[in-house]
Amino acid sequence: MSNVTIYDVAGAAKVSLATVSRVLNNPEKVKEETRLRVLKIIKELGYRPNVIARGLASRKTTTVGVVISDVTRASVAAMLGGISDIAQNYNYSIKLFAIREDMDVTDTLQDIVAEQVDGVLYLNDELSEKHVDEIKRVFHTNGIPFVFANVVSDDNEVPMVSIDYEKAGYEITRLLLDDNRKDVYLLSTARRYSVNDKKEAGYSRAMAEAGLEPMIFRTSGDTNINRQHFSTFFSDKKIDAAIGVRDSIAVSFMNIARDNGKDVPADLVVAGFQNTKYALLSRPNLTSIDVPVYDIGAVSMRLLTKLMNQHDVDNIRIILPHYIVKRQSTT
Amino acid sequence: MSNVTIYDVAGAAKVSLATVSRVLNNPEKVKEETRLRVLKIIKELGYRPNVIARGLASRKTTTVGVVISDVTRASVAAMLGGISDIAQNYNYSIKLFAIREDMDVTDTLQDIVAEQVDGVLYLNDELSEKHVDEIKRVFHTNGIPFVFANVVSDDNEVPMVSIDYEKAGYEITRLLLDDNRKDVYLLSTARRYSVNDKKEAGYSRAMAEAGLEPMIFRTSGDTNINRQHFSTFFSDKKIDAAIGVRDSIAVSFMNIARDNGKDVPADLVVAGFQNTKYALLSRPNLTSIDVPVYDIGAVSMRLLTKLMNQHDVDNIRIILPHYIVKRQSTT
DNA sequence: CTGAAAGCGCTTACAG
DNA sequence: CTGAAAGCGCTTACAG
Repeated sequence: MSNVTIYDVAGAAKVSLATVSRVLNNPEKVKEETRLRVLKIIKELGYRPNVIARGLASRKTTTVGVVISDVTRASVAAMLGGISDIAQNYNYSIKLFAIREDMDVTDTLQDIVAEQVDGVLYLNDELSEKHVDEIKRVFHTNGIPFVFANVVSDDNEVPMVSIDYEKAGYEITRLLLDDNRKDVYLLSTARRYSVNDKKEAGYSRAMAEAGLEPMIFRTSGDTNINRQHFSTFFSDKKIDAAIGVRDSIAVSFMNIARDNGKDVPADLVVAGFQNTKYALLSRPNLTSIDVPVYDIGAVSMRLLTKLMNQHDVDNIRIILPHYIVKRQSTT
Repeated sequence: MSNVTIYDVAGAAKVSLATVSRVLNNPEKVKEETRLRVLKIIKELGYRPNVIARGLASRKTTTVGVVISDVTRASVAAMLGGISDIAQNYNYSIKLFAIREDMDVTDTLQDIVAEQVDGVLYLNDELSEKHVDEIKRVFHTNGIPFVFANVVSDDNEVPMVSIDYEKAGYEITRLLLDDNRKDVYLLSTARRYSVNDKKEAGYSRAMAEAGLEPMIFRTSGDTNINRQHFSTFFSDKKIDAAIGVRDSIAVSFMNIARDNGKDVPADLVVAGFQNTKYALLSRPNLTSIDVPVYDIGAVSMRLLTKLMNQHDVDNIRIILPHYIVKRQSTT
């Protein structure tokens, strides 16, 4: 246990611990001469302030909580990358809170509060408006700012960073309709995610405008299970276009279509969302909506730092641009 | 700020704060009657102990640090999943430390120490034996146990959870050699990872045994850059088999081979490592070494809890089993 | 510009 | 079985 404390530094520098503390936190309040002396001792002794003690005394932990459901989703991992990079710039640490379905929301939120984080980034998109209200309530009463990252809520009081998923859903559908496709399916997830609801809305709007009936097919996100679900398509259904709410769903569907003798893109065009590695590793390469997930993470972390430092923020609802990357799976 | 403290509980229950503390930490030392009374008040008031204050007083934060380089790597994300699940069972929180190349190792380690974590899981595999020594030194002098997860070090004092990558590299190479392939390439990464060094060693051993010259080709991990690197293969080189140290590399290579008129698996067989989604979404499906990354995360977290609680651990070097999943990319 | 002192919200010997 | 008190390592008014 090599624990150099602030007392050791104060002793060696022949100042009080208050002065050592000031050198670290308000250096401008200390005479240059003493400041330099203290700094020298700090270096010599290899002193690092105990983050926990500081947290208790100052009531600031410089730690943000990041709430996620499933780390293994590529979008979540990418957001974490953006969050982590910006957090490092601002000297914030990251505490991870993984939420399982079987956990009580309020309970979990109270746990996060007890952890004394200075702010929260909420990436867990599996939530209803009721949950949103609960999140607002708990964090508000505890004075903890939070930001939704790639989670959409129509509540204008909720700080949020995302893309316009409704628009994206509309645009990708239009792309296929403009190619004279009529039987356009949307392959969505069985679980309701806030972002997928928006994609579905955009898709439905485009279909309605074209006088077509929306056809939403819900499947598990699991690649292995998809096969059985999807195989029914090619016997029973007329289909000439499909949009997967995730690239992995789209690629998986495309593979099965090809196994069933469909030519992509001649017989069937396919598009996805997220523009992940899957889109590039599939054959044919997948047309996809590029969602800047890294940026969503980075921007939401930056927004959170402003909120934590009480800066008056002009816009707490940030919509990042997206675009369609056209590849060989569409014409 | 709705901050219920231990004083509030003590007051309402008409006991001292010491008793409230005991109810939470050593319930058996409190008479049932008072225990129940205190528990009732705790619930009524919605009291949650301030984790930071507890950390300072007890010198235990019930937090583990997880050191990673790149969260977006599928294996890292999967390990995090395993770590997080087990951490939740044992009531540990997770603090994430992302390491960038430009950061000084010793400095970062000191930062982690200052964060007062009770233990560290080290997933960052980009390290030399010199770094390993430094890690040992810093954590030892501070009494912080640590475990390498999916990072290999030959130092027997270092707690580690991994698979036998050398053996896996050997086996997958043998699989291809036994299929009468002669020109077997290993597609590795430009950056040296400890695990990839082992794969290379196993590959080389199998090649040497067969009287063949090892042919290791180093490429960037970046899917986009691979194309240029790989395209030279089909004009200059004799090749009838390739092993990618990651599935994504193998799939990317396979796609380019097919674009160059190669039939997989007739002309060329391809295999990968990790058995990720890529292996299933590629056409043909990729033969791959299944690495139980989730389990590596879970087991390393469990090992760490034992180390943190000074349990005498029989084996600090755990090798998990792997196996080859044969699919259409090999015969 | 600097120091003495109180306090952050807990835990933990020590008495009784 | 329970309480009074010291202490964990800092920060921050308050004086001077």
